[in-house]
Amino acid sequence: MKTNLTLEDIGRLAGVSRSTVSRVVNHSESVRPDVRQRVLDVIDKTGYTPHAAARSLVSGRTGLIGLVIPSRVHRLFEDPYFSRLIQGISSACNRSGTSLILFLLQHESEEEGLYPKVAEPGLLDGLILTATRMQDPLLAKMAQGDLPIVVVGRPDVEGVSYVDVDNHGGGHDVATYLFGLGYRRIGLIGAPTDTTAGLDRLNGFVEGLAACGVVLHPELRADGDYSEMSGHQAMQRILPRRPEAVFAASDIMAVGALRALRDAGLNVPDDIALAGFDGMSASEKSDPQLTTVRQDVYGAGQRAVDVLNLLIDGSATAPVIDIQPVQLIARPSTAKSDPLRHQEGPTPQRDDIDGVTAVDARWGGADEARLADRSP
Amino acid sequence: MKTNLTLEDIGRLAGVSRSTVSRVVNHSESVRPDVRQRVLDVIDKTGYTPHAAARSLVSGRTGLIGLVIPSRVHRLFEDPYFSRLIQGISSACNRSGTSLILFLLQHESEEEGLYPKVAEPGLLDGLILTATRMQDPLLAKMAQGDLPIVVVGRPDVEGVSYVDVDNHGGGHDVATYLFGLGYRRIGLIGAPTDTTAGLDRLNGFVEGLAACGVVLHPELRADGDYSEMSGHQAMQRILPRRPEAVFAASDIMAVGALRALRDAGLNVPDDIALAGFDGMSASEKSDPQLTTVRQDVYGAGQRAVDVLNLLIDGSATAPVIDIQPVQLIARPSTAKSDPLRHQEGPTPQRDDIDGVTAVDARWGGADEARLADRSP
DNA sequence: CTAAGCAGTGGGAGCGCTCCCAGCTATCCT
DNA sequence: AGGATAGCTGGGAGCGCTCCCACTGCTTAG
Repeated sequence: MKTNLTLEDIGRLAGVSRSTVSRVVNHSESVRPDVRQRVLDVIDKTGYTPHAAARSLVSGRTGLIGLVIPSRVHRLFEDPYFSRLIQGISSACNRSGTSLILFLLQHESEEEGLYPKVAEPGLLDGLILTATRMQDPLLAKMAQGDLPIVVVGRPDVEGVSYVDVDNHGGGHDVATYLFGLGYRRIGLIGAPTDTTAGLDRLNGFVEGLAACGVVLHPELRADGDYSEMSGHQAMQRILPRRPEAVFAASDIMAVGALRALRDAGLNVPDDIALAGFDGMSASEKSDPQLTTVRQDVYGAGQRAVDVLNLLIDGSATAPVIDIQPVQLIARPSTAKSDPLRHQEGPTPQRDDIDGVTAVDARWGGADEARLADRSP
Repeated sequence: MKTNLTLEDIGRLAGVSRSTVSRVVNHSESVRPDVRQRVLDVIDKTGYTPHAAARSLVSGRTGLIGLVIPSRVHRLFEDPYFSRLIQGISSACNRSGTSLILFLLQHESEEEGLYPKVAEPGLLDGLILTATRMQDPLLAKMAQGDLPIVVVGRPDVEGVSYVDVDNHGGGHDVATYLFGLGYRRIGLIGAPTDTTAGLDRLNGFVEGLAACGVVLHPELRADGDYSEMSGHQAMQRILPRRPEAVFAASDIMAVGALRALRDAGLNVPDDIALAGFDGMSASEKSDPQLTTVRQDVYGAGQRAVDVLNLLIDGSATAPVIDIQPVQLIARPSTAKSDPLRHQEGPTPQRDDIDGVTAVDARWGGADEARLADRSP
């Protein structure tokens, strides 16, 4: 741990030149085995590590990637979503030998200072953006810079690389599934349609119903804002229209909806069926457990890093689009008359991180082609 | 957004030299106002930003600080503790113009690769370590390197800078408070004593009782491991000894203990009083709400960065120790006969981040000096 | 037996910046 | 008026590294 050694120092100690040491450090081939060993010994003995800044200055690479989490979501940080996402990203970084710079913004005011930082040449090799809004100014600026970027969640502009989960397919699946269970008056508690995820889930759901010959009646639809309370309110608005089943486009909203149903003295699933979306633990802890669409957030984080690395080293160009499959998890909240329904055993806490152990949903009338697309 | 400009380029465009541009960029004084303006115009027009790696190479500063979260806590990541801590750290980084590199380890195997990364010269200006264990090998290595480090939570070695909350004082307060309410047979569900926090809470509690002339009977003590289940079990072990009040050294364990009491058909606080530690939302959501000791995790994160910055720029040396006060929050779980007890109104979700709105606990027989120490 | 090839090695150049010192001009004092 | 002083400015040096090219001493082919 002595104060900083340089290549030249190591060379002197090993009786070779700077260049040879560099070749050894960078695993270049043309070094005689005995010389290589002598150099390695010295490196080992001295604990030499190349100087990161000097290396980046000439190589143009820093091994650093940025992750931006805008202020808008800081209240949601305790939401498992971002924890999982960061874990996935982090694991992929560790695997690929890069380090992660976290830009966590907590006030609008901090967003101003962000662009100069992330655009600073010689700092980042690439950037991951999350929770971009429609017309995101940062995204717009970054998109025409020459720093590789990957967005988590479909952005509203073309030409940008992104990873996403198949929200559209998930919505489609829920529609088909509920229809297959025999429900016909099917309602929707939609996610905000100024997010692409909300839009995609909506469209998938509507198209799924349409494929079954069902139309989503406007009076059976109310939108929420992802909060539990909004789900509660939306359900209250829909309830007088007597839906047989309702799809809430997020688990948290589904939990709110569930509460509204309980308040109204209705039994789930006997009086009304309810499905959510996300596969968050909330859907498992609720009573009854919620049918939901599981998205692999951890995996999405990993894929974001993988895609970014491809862009950085040039083995892929500009818009790479990676859509991860989702998986419908059938649970008691929609169990009414499903002869094939599965009762999940005690699910290990975190099975959804390292592998998928949940049972597949099966239903009659499914669109087999779409389903195949989305199964791992 | 053109491809990278250099100081020299800007100088040429503004009709001055590299050096003058550098002086303008670094806010050095001796530049004639008109020249400065001309340079600023060019910088503005071209969108020039200095090259980070080049700058660090010569200045020896990168503006990057690292945060290590070891694998042992990765299951706890969804625990509000780390979210809050990261938020606090992040906010202080934004404030001080530094960026945060997050080293989030998820498997033991990833820990090996960590040291070379964090010790790499020319990468980090300083490092924050969290959740160090006793005899932490990384801490030991880092402590004798020359990279400034700050540990969050008291480490088990001397000479290292750290920030912590006053666990000792908090334990002391709880003891004094319970005694002041008239309880005499007071039990403890301890945190693991191989963590300094557990140890400090224990010692503070024991000393607090001693100051009231009470001894903690061994049969009234059982230790847990911070998990809810361990709190449940510990309470079951203590219960036959008929304590009048129990202090659980973490809110999560207190929740487990609460469940054990409910299972036993006992009422809290009428049959037995219960207090926790942490001030996590769990203590607020439980029924009855738990008396607890609130620690300002967000603030601790900020202080860690502040201390680290002092160490980095040399305005403080080696072991800086910063202990944040804690605050006893009286709630119904210990309310039995307290004439002064406070019923908290509906607490805003996150008041504990930006300011402290909670009421102070008051009790008879308090050690006034210690109390004063710990009040904001 | 000479020309060509080649693995292995050393050193120059230069990445973009900051620091330092020398040089220049304009101003001040005696 | 002449020299000293201060205020600005320009360019050299060098941070530690990688890249490239030139050089050495061999082996191989013609």
